[in-house]
Amino acid sequence: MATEPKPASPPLTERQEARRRRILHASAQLASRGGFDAVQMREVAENSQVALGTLYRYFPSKVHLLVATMQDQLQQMHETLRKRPPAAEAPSTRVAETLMRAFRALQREPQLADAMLRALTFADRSVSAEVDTVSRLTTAIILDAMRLPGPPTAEQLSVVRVIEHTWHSALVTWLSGRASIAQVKIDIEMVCRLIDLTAAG
Amino acid sequence: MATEPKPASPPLTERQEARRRRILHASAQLASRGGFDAVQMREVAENSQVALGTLYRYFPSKVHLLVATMQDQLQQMHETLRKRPPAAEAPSTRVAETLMRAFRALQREPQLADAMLRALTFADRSVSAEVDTVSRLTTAIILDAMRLPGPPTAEQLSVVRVIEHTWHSALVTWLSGRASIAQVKIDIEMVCRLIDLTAAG
DNA sequence: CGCTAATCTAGAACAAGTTTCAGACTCGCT
DNA sequence: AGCGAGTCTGAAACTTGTTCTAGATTAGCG
Repeated sequence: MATEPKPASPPLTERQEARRRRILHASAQLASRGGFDAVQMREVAENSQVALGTLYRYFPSKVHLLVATMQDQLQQMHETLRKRPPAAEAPSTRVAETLMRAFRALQREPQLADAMLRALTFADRSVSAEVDTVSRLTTAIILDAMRLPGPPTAEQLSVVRVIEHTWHSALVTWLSGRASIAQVKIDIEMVCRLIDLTAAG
Repeated sequence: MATEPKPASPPLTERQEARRRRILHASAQLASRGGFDAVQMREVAENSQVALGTLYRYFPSKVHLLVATMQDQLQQMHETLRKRPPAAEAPSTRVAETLMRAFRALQREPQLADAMLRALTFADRSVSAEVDTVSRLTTAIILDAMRLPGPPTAEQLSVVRVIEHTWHSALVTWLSGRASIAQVKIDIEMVCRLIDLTAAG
């Protein structure tokens, strides 16, 4: 389907779209190498052949840039998951499986994950719109995995939010070396049990 | 690179202890006013009547300083809670009540909360020891509220971790204006249901 | 006491995020 | 074509976290 960017305000010209892409690419590349600190605005500008001022016109801060990078990556992840949805019987198992799949993808690029997650949780109010987009994408991925018959109830939305909270925070503790991969898995599976709980009640 | 940051290795003299206190006080004060950004190292140094280099000897980075500030605040919170423990019947209710009490305390100083939480989630590996201390304190608070008959099982520890994840992440979304107070409450109560789940199963 | 090592201070210096500005370039339009 | 508004560039400047240095001060000890 259409992988259109969100901004509805000003339609970008071809060259502008290309610039934007180059920037995001450079950002992801630098992040993959050295994590959050390695994404230096001057270097991103240089690597994407754009003036520093232009970089800042496209992304008003380093955090904006990295959150946009995360949007990009999540979108890809979402499509990948769409193609091969989890097969398990129970919704909670499907969600856990989905998140573990995403987790394995992040493990392949831990530095990139570090950059994106740190930016996401460090973001202040000025980035809330962009962070919200990421959140909605994550919610969509989880809801997809749940395959609800109808629209989610308020209670189910709360469960999804709690799963997201756990997901983000567990990743952060893993990235900072305070939790093992196994522990993240256990915690994800634990929080997914809330799904059964609301299905039954 | 002297080896004497946190570990109780070298006992501090009176004057050193006083300096440390002044620094933490200045940090909390500045944070209360303007949040994370308002805690500027030069200003902390000035307000606590300490040279910049000394400040860095006591706290090797801004994040270290703010995480230590959080330790300080949490400790107070823990004692306050010890004095008036939650009265409710069900463990899950007691935990939810406890966290909501802490939440209300944070609401009184939202800027301070912002500074501490942003530092906590932004912390990289070099701060993991200090972050871990905060995490253990939080765990202790939650376990206190649960009032388990014996030592917690592995499963219960996972539940506590998930609650902590939710707690931190929910606070972050609240601080960045993406979730209401009511929503945080709902999510906390939701995740606390996991306690009943493991008590029953 | 008087010595020595550690600590503290003031201040400069450095690094990276962010802002600013003058001039060159593009785009959409007529 | 040619014009005007908006965009891009290159470079310098500014801000704040962090590091470094040289000289004063302090703590502990014989």
